[in-house]
Amino acid sequence: MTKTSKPLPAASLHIVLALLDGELHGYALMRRVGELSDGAVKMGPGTLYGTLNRLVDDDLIVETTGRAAHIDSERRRYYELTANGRALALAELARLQTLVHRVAGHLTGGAPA
Amino acid sequence: MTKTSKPLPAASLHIVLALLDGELHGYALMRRVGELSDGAVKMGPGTLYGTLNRLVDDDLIVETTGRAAHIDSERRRYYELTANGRALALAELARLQTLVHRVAGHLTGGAPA
DNA sequence: CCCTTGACTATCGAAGTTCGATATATCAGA
DNA sequence: TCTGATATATCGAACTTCGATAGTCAAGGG
Repeated sequence: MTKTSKPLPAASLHIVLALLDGELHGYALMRRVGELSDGAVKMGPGTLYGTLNRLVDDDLIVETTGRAAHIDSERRRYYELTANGRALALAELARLQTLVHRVAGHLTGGAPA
Repeated sequence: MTKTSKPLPAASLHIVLALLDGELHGYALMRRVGELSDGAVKMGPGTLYGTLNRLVDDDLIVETTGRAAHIDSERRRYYELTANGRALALAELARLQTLVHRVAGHLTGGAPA
C-alpha cells in the first residue's frame, strides 16, 4: 500500500506543482518554488534534496533520462512527474482551488445573519 | 521582529483560514477544516489542540470571551483571530491564490508542443 | 595564476510539526 | 443503561523542515 493520497507535505506539494510545468533540475526547482510564491516560500537544499528523494521513492517523480538531461550541464539532474505524480499534483491543485475559493467566498458573500 | 511571515505549517494555515469566517470552537474547527477540503484534510485532536495552543502563543488567535462563548454549551471554547492573525490569514490566502493561479495558468497557456 | 563568487548537488543533526491512540465527561436517543 | 456523537486534552512516535556545512565546476577579477 503505497499511500492513499493524504495531503502532501508543503515541500512535496510545491515541488510537484512546480513540475507540472515541465522537467527541472534541483536548483532550478528551488528557485521556481520561490518564484511561484513571490519569494514567500524559500526551500533550502536540505529540504529540497531530501524531499526529492522521498518523492522518487514514492514514485511521484523520476530522474529524467532524456532531452534536457544531457543537452545541458552534466552536473544537473532533471526530474519529471510520473503518471502518479501528475495525477496527484492535479488533485492537490484542485484541492487548493476549492479551498481558496471557499474561504474567499465566505469573505464577500458571508452568511447574512 | 516577531516573524517575517514564513509560510504557516499546514494545520495552522487551515485553522486561521477557517477562522476567517468567524469564531469557532475546537471541535467545529476540526469539522470545518475537513469540509473546506471535501474531507481530504483530516485533523485529529492531537494536531488540533496542540496547534490551537501554539496559535494562541503566537498571538494569532485568542479564546473568545464574548457572544457565542456563553450562549452555548459551557464546555465549548471559542477562538477568533487577532488582528495579526487576520492579516496573516489574508496574506496566506493571497499567496495560495497566486500559487494556484500561476500553476493553473501554465497548464493551459503552457508551450503547446 | 589565484581567489572569489555563483551554480549545483549532497548530507547531517536539531528543531519543529503531525499523527493516532488514549482518556474523560456530557448529552441524546434506542 | 448502553451507545455514539460532541467536546476538550495529553503523550510519544513518526515524519518533515531547517540551516549549516561541504565539495565540485566554471567564469571573472586582480
